[in-house]
Amino acid sequence: MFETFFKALGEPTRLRIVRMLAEQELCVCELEEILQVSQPRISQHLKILKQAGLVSERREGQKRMCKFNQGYYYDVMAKFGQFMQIPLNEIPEFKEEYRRMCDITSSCCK
Amino acid sequence: MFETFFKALGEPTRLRIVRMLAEQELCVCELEEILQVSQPRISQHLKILKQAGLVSERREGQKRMCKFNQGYYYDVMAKFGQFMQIPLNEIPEFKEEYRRMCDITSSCCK
DNA sequence: CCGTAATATAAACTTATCCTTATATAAGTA
DNA sequence: TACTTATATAAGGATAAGTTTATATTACGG
Repeated sequence: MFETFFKALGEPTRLRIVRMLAEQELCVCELEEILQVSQPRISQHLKILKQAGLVSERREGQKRMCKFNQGYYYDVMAKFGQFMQIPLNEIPEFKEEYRRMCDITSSCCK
Repeated sequence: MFETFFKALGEPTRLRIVRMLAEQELCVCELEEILQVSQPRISQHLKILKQAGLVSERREGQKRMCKFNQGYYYDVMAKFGQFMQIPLNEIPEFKEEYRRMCDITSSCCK
C-alpha cells in the first residue's frame, strides 16, 4: 500500500499531475495542455495514480474530470506517520524481522 | 527532491530498511540478517536511501552504523504538505503551468 | 447514422531498476 | 604481513517503467 502510493508520487510527471489536480479538477485534455505532455502519456500516468488511490474521476459528457483524492492522501500520510512511529513489535508484518532483530547479537558481526 | 525522496520510499526492500532503522541504528550485516537480503543488495539500497537523505552512516571500526534521518524525513514531509496545500501561483516551478491553466478555457475542449 | 472530440489501450522501443555473482577495498586480528 | 570481517563496487542479466506511434472506444453534434 505505501509502496504503490510512494511509487506513484516518485515520478515527475505524476507529481505534476497530482499537484495540478490539488489545485482544481481538470480533464485529460486540459492536463495535456497545461503540462505539455502527450495524451496517452497523461492517460497512462492517470491510471497509475488512480490505482494508487490518489486520483479519481467522474464522467462529464465525453470528458473525464479528474480529481485529487485529498481525503485518501491525508489518510495514507497519517497511516505512514503511524507506521514509522510505533514500536516495531506492534507491526504484524514485521514480526519476523523483530524476532531476528532481538537475537541478532548472537548471529552476526559480534 | 520530492521525486528522489518518494522514489526511495516506493520500493519494498528500502521501505523495510527505513522502518528497521527508525527502530534503531543497525549495520549492514545486521540488516542483511534481519531482512534476509543479500549484502550487495542492502548496500545498493542504502546508497539510494543516503542519496535521498533518508539515511546516514557513521563508521565504527569495520562496521558502518546506519541511522534513519528522522529530522530530514519530517522536514521533507512537512515541505511536501506545504507544496500540496499552497496556491499554485505561489510555486515558482509551476509558473508556466499556472499561466497555461489560466488561459485554458480558450484553447482546449471548449 | 456519420463525423468528430475526448480518452483509452496496445505494440514497440528505450531506458532504468533490481538482483545476482564476482571482485575490490578497508579495517581489525593473529 | 597474512587472514578475516565488513562493506562497496562493477558487470551482467532480467524485469519493469516510461515514452511514442498507431489504433480503438465512447459520447456527443449534426
